[in-house]
Amino acid sequence: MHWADVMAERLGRRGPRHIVATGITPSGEFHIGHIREILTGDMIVRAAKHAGLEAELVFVVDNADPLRKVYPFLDESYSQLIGHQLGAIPAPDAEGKPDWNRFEQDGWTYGDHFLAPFLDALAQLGVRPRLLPNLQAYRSGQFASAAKYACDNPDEIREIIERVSGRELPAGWFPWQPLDAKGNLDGVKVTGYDYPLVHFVDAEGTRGSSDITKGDGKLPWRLDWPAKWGINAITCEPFGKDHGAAGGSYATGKELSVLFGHEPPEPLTYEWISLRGQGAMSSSAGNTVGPVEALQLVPPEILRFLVANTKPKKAIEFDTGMGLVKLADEFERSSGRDFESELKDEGLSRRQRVQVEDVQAAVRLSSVVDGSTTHATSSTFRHLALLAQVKHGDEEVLSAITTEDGDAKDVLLDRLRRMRTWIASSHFPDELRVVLLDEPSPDALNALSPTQQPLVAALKEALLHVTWDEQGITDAMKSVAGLDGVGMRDVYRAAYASLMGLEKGPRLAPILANCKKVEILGLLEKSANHVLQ
RNA sequence: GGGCCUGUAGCUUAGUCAGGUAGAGCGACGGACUCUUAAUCCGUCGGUCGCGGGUUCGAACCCCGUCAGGCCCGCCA
Repeated sequence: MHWADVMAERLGRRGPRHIVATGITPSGEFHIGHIREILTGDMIVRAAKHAGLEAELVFVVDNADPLRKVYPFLDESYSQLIGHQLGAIPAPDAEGKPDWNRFEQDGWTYGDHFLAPFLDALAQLGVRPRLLPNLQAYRSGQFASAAKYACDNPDEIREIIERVSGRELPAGWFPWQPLDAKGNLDGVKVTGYDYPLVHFVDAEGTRGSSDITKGDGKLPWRLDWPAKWGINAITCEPFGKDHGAAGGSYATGKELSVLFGHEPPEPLTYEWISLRGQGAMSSSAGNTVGPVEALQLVPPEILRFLVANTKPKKAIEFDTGMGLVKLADEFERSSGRDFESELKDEGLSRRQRVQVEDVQAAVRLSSVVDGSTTHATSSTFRHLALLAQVKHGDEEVLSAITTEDGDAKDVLLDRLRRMRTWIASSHFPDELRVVLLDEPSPDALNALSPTQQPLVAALKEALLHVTWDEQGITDAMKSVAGLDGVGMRDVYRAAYASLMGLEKGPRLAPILANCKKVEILGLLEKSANHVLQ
């Protein structure tokens, strides 16, 4: 059974109505790693609906979290805002400086700045979660009850965290982090509690009080999370493997949640997505691929397929080169399969059956619109990559792909558009680039058989007088093959060796038709001379 | 130090919860399309299931140990 269906089944045992939560801190640019969090949640929701349950996806925006440090993409002036909440400070402008104007006039915050493009990407992926900005939840007093329980019973809370995580909390630890008069969470020491006020001394020694019912502060992360489960009636939440480890925040949250009066959500831990050859993604190292960037290269269904077709506990290596071609082609093949008739085969072993069912589920979860079927185009990604380089306009590419299915045209055009972006980018693999040689390649020519070598000169002769278009070039090739028992195979071997330095390659005629006749003939001539020596 | 996850064909992996002759896809190789060959179709090859023990009639799967990689037990997600 597909992992999403397994979760749905588990949820079904728990009850008929579900809220699946995801959450991310908008501290910097979002990357495709974050996509896994949201898509995992989205797929659970879909599977739950498919199983006849009521389900909704929510996205907690953790904009009550403080700015941790001045990231490389920020101006040094952000140092005065460290410790301030992401939903309460200005967004960086083009130079990385705090944009105070926009902050004061439109209330445009740091969190909004990074969230907006991510939401666009999600919309393209067909995911529209209900947003739950955390800072606003604090300010409107939603955390009051959980915060009161925690502040009333700090020893009980402390005991749970220390026992479950196996760590010792510092002497002055208190289950509420007050905000000082300037809006800073760092360096504030709690000195007393008198509901609803938590008294404190800030880093500069100034005294003050924080009202826990008004969001003049926040719960520490380990309490903040389980409190949110209760407030929003969360029944299921996927989270990264960091939270999932024993002693981690889910383990403590599970117990705290019960104290706050809510049954902890059904967990699902997932692995990270890393970039191929570059290890884990990190904004500070600059080795990220953003969801927006990824979607410029590849259609949303394929990104969904990547997540849907990999079990959550498997690490994903995102590869923007050949790996992307393989992924896309696998999706194409899979979505073109007739699963129903495959499953009718009585001869399938249990394992084979499960395999077919899982791919079927993955394909279903990959469609951007739930319930719609994704059209398989009759062309693989690899083939399209070729056509896009060789043909000129969109129409020319389309006419090279024979499609009987009328409405697949939009799909193809959309794919072509992304393909062109990909080809123009540095991600496009050299292996797929169509490159004609400037000078003959001795190695490739020497590798030709004695029958094939003379064909280089013969090709040159044949091409000399033809009309320089696809038909003419193809005819010339055939005429060479017609000579004493030489097959088309040999002709093309000779052509690829002399023109591209390869043993085999893409369709030659369209490529040559787009090149200058003189240059091609020149290259063939030089190659022929090399062969003679 | 304590704990969790991962390790199966050249590559990506299914199967581990409920033990019953190891399943796919890609690649490679071979063939067919009388034809462009990175297009399409068919076929073949390829696995001591990280390693060592144990339980069992039977172990990829359960138990113990061990190796390798990642993560948590500070902050933060």
